[in-house]
Amino acid sequence: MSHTYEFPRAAVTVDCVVFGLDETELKVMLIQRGIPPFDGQWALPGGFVRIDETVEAAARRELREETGLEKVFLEQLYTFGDLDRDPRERVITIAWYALVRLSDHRVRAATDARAAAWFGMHELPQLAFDHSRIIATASQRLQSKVRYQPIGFELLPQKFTLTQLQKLYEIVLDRSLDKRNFRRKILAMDILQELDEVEAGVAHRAPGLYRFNKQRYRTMVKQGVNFEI
Amino acid sequence: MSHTYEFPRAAVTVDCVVFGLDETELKVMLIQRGIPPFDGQWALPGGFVRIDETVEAAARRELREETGLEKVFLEQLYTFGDLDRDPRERVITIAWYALVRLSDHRVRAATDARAAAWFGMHELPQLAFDHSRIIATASQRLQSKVRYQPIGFELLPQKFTLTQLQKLYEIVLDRSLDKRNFRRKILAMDILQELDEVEAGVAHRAPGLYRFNKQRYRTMVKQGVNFEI
DNA sequence: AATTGTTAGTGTATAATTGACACTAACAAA
DNA sequence: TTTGTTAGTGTCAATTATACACTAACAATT
Repeated sequence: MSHTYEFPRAAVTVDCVVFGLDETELKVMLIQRGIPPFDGQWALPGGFVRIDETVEAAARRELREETGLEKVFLEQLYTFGDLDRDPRERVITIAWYALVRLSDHRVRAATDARAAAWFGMHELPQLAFDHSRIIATASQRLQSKVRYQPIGFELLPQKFTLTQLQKLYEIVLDRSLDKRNFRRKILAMDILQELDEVEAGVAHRAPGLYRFNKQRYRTMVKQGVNFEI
Repeated sequence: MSHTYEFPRAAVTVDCVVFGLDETELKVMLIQRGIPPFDGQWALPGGFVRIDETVEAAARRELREETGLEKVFLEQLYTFGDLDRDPRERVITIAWYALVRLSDHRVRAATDARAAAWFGMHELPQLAFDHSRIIATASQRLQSKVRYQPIGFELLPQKFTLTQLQKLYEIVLDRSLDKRNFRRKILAMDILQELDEVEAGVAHRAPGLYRFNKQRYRTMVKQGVNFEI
């Protein structure tokens, strides 16, 4: 069955930049293309928006199909609509970025036989289409977002230490932070819940574990608070 | 001539939220629709993206055709892709927001016979499609953007007084600011150029005029400065 | 010429926040 | 018992934010 329109129409796709956090680095999930164009090259997970699904649903479906990820933190990034993005035809893509706990998704085979793998932000391979540019835009967005919203918590395990959290900020913001000042500030925000637990199995003084208090965060946002680090 | 595709395709449009600043209020430019659906209702300027133009070019073209505006400050806002946005068929719209000096564009007839008019943000009529939601999103974006980038200058005349600038911030942020503290802060940013001129024709002490120093601003951005008011 | 009305323009003191900085505590492993 | 490693903690100085009120200038009015 075919579909006919009076004027030519661009195809609309979604592409997702999935961020995960290693001990030392921010990583991005890429899939290896199995079809032309750019056959064999690495690319962002994504695909065509179907006529009967919202653009967000399309992004979530592609993530699930190509990387197995579900119920992740997902926000719209930007829509890229240059003329020559795709060598085949005019394609407009709505880009999204997702944050996932790498610990929950360490190695993950793609369900449709294509390889999926994590790449460090500083060791990205050559990418298909304009996907390098999309990742660059996503990285900038993450950096500015983390300054005024505590979204970084999506990148950590449910229970984390203050050192892990500080490391996250240092990696995302790409600068080192003072331990005492960081702790003072993050604790003053009153969005962390200290647990009666310490991290087990470490060969040094065991650090206390914390959990992000989402509810507390939401009530604070309503009152208009600043999360600048 | 008609165009046929294997799968059904959504139509892609652009819509623009054009902000202008009155003495007392933030305004939005709307056009009155001349065709169904929503015939006679007010809507955002916008239209279909052509196959041979980028999405930004489409936004600028529609602005020019429907409101006569050219060379304005224009940034992408968000892409709205719900299923039932348009009663005719599936339409995905890439929304943009623009800032213009209202003084330069006070009354402006649309070139294609449809009426175009400014509406105060608090006196918006019923709007076609999901355009109220788009305006709400744009308004929030403007509020957060103005906190870390001095984009508000796009809304003022080339030469303006500090009181006008303060008023702008008060209107956009929807709170009152202390005159002395505001002046101290904005002058400390060192992005204003004091002119050797005063505002003429006022029945009180004539205020000095300033101009936004764009070049100075750009060099400061590179050094990473904060424009929080 | 004097008065009135209106907005411009300015400084200081106090409180809050930021940033710089170094040592002891705790614990597992050797 | 010793060693290695990270956790956890406080203070002081500098900077920044906030609150607050009067005189100056000028056109319009009388």
